[in-house]
Amino acid sequence: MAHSSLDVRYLILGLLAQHPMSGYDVRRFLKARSWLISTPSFGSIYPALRALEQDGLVTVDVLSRPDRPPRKSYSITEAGRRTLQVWAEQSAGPGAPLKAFLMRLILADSLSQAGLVAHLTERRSQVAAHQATIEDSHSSVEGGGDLGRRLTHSYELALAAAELAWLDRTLSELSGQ
Amino acid sequence: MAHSSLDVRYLILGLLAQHPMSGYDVRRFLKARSWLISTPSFGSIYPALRALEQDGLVTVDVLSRPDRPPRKSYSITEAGRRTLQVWAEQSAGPGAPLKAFLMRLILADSLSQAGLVAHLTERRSQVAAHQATIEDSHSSVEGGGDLGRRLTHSYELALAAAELAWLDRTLSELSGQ
DNA sequence: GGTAGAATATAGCAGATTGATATATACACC
DNA sequence: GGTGTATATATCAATCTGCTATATTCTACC
Repeated sequence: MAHSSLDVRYLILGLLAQHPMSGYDVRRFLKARSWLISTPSFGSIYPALRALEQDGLVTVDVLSRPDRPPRKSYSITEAGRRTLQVWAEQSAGPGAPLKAFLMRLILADSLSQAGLVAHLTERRSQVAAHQATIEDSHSSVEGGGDLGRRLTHSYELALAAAELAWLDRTLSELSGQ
Repeated sequence: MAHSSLDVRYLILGLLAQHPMSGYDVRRFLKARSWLISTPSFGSIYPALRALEQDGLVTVDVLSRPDRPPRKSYSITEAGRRTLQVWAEQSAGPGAPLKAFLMRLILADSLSQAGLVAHLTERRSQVAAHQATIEDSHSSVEGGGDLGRRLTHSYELALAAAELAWLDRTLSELSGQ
């Protein structure tokens, strides 16, 4: 089942829920918001937009301009909004990659308060579990492991600690507000 | 030019420089060292091993076992070591993704001290540049931006600060030792 | 003692993604 | 006048992912 393709489709749908925009705009928006993961290329954005249109989740306004490629502005439909809502509130699942979490962060405006809190809480437990796993394997190796292992583990531990701190801070801001 | 395929090839080559291993072992090693990026699948590891063998950079020992799939143990050749060394010392380039940095971290044992320091320093400047970019766009939006933008930016800032601290700490450890 | 499930191992494939390229205009800078 | 960047869409080969198939062994549970 084409899982990641569906992901890109929903991500685009979420952006269109805020403003109508072109494929080029979609790419620019995503580029400005995702540094840790790579921005989807045009080769995946344009086909995704066509698929969304065929499924009736978005509509196109073609602005013809003489002697230039026509500008296509995509807007979300009511059906699109319903589909997005169902997807966005769903859990990303226990082994979800960083990408899945970042997508939901980008689409925060399309989420209910409760849904956003749920996603942050889920990520928190994933990061904490990963932290525990590394600490275990680190102590079992006991200074021995190769340099590559030691460096990657200390790098991941440093980032995990920072992410946990951010998640806790953000969660308390959301609930205290 | 198939850039990422070459990346996977070099990554595997670097692992084989430490111990001979099977495709299954390669996958297990990578899974234990890369959480932030997704582990290459068997569908890319096995073809990469075949390509490395055809190029004479690795050799195979086939351990036939009656009534079981033969176990293939791959070892790096002298030509493989030379090729790896040239690649590993090269800069990843200014716009290199996280994956490129993590690969070099995993392969730290195949690097010279100077090469490792150079990679860490390069990454440091990339993260610092990204941090500056976010801070600029954040102040230009001034409280206005949507929730998704604010959350992704504060998330990325928190991780960037932690990564810079880790890079500085690690660089001073490497030079002070 | 059985059996369900995870780990070990390799391999193929449909569908999706990347990175590059092609096309075409506008605008700024030297 | 040339060079580079931004706007804007689209296609394509090479590649990668996630899934599935195949087969054995080891572990855990009842």
